Amino acid sequence: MIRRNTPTKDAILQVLSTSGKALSQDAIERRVELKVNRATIYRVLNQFCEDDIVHKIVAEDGKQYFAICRKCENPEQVVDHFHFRCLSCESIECLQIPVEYTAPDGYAVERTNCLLTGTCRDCNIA
Amino acid sequence: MIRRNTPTKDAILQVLSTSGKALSQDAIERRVELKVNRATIYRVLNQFCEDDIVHKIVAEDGKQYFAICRKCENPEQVVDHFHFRCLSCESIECLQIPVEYTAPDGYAVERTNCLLTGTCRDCNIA
DNA sequence: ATATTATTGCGAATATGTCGCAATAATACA
DNA sequence: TGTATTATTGCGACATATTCGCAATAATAT
Repeated sequence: MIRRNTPTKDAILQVLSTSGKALSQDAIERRVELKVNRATIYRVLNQFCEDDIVHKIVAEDGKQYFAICRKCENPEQVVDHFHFRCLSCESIECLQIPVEYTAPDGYAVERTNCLLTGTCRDCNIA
Repeated sequence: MIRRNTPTKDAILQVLSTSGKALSQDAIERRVELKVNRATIYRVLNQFCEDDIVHKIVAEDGKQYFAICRKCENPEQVVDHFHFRCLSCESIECLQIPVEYTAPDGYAVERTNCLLTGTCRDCNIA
């Protein structure tokens, strides 16, 4: 499937890029300048995931969040990292903290989804 | 709110206890001997969470899973732990691997939701 | 035995995410 | 530059997970 450049894709990427955090579909829909359909946003985001442009994490609210991250930008940094979800400002950000563990014998780990929840620095200062 | 003992609660706890793994609402509904309403199962499970009888984790499928765990049984062991979700046998289990990290300055962590996904030992042998 | 109120079942409501289909638009190529 | 191909989009509908209100039932204490 050959990709095509569209204003919609640009706009969504723009939102993710300037936000610097992980955003959910509805957050993206609210921030994007164009009016983009819900299903389209999901399709674009899932495509970005396939192409390793963004990565997806699922929070304890059961929702999907999407973020551009260093991991995606430079593929050498393949280490999985923790994410932080702030209960006060509702943001989710990528932390530069690698996820470290030793899987039990016989267990094969394919991917991780690791989330710390609490209040972030900005919210604790205020 | 004073708690009352009911057959429903006993049965649900029984299922979680004998399974030894984290189960979703529908998995519990299928395994429980009594016929219990969906909403009731959620209410009971959420109450168990409040009372620290079980703990909840959210998987990348966005669903909630509930498990009795050592952490709940002996409160001294307050360390958060990783969970493992097997894509082959669809189970989620508590691993005895503590979640270790150093939160960035100013960040307050309240709870964690850490999941490793892959294939478990039983499934890798088969 | 009875009053109090926690618990349950039922139906409906909400929310998230996906899918099929038809219309539109991006790209390649003559 | 015009045209064919097909990726993309919007729309509506669908599936699923979870919650909520309300009335009926049942667990506990007196």
